[in-house]
Amino acid sequence: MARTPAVTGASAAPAPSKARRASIGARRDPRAEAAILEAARALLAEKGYSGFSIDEVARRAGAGKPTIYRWWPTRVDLFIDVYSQEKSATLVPPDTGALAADLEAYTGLLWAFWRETPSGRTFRALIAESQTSAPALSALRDKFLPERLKDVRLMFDRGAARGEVRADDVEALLTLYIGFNWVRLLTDRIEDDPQGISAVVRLLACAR
Amino acid sequence: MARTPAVTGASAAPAPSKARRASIGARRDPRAEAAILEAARALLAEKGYSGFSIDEVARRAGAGKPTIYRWWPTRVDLFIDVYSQEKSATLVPPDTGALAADLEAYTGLLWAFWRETPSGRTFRALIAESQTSAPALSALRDKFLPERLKDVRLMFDRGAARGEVRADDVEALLTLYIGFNWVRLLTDRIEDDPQGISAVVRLLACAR
DNA sequence: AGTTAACGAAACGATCCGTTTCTATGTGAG
DNA sequence: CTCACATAGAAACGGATCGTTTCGTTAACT
Repeated sequence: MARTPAVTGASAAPAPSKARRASIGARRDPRAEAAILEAARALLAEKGYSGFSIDEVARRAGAGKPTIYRWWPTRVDLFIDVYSQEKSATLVPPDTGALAADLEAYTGLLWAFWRETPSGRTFRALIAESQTSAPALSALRDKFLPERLKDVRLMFDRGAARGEVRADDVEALLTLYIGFNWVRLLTDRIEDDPQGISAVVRLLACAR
Repeated sequence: MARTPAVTGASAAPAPSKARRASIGARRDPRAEAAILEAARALLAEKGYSGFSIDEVARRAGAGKPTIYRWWPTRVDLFIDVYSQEKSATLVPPDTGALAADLEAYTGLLWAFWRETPSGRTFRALIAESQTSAPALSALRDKFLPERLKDVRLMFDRGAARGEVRADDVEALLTLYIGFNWVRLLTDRIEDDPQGISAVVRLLACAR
């Protein structure tokens, strides 16, 4: 059963360290934090939202559940941290001088990022979790979405400055653009699809 | 505890019948089916996706879990039946002669329907469930979406016939319109908002 | 030197899952 | 009329997960 951690725990999990992580005193242990985030990332990558459990994260990280709950009161806090860690490096909004080209390139990058990292699954988990828990929803709405929107808004604002779209329409266009990406992600249709992207982007990138 | 059904069950639940539903022979009992669907509907209406469990549905319906699993192998099948029962009557796509007006009216009706019946919560549950279960996703994608799209496509096709939008763009416009509604529903922003709707609809209803 | 806080292990009571076992019931075929 | 059969609901099962609590250990801070 390998459920007797004192003896068999180290061999059951792919944990890098076999020794128990002793306390480093009355302060947060960065090794524990890193191990938990990495375990959560790997678990989401392997099994997606189903199959993700705090118990399993704790097992893999060689951490105690109280340690997890101390620093991440809800699953969503954990999801957000995992997603944030991956997102930062990638995804620079392009600046080609044309809104349509910017959006096409950015959308392709975003979908590839969702496909090829655990982030797609993490984000789907975040949205799903938001349908069952109020804190999750407010985190998604007030913390997560605005941050992601910054990049997109940048592109649309540049387009508005060039006269490609009306400045008054930017908010509505943002909603439409986000909605497009959500539908495709949530219905698992983020395969490489330049034509589908292009058809939608053309509609968004033209002024009225 | 009121968990000893033979004696206290009838008083603990708001079940209409106090007597046990005996078998009516080697065929499906419509009373059991109705009781289960109604219990599921009420439970979703009261507590949404969280708080929804097969155990609780069985308790409320005065039904056995095997009976539920016999006829609805997964939760999704139950969600679909509940949603289908409510959806049918409502939501006739308007035909005002102008695409923008049609969309504005239809969107307002749809959101009101989502707000004022259990259907909004049911649909959110369906989408959330689709992020964890493959059968749920294919039901959503292959059965539910196409059906809903029929109404919307009708409006856009009429608009295309009038020259308000290009026929080639209808598919992309449908995706954008669905995405808009999904984002608003999933982030719990389907309050009455004629201006927000109008701003988006204007962008969709104008030909390029 | 004593207080404080973090760590991981282990176990807790609950809840839910999906399944199995049981008895009672009525249908429908022979 | 008889009997195989499918249904119904009750109850209980093993298993998983949740979020919390208890406990002994460790080291930083005062």
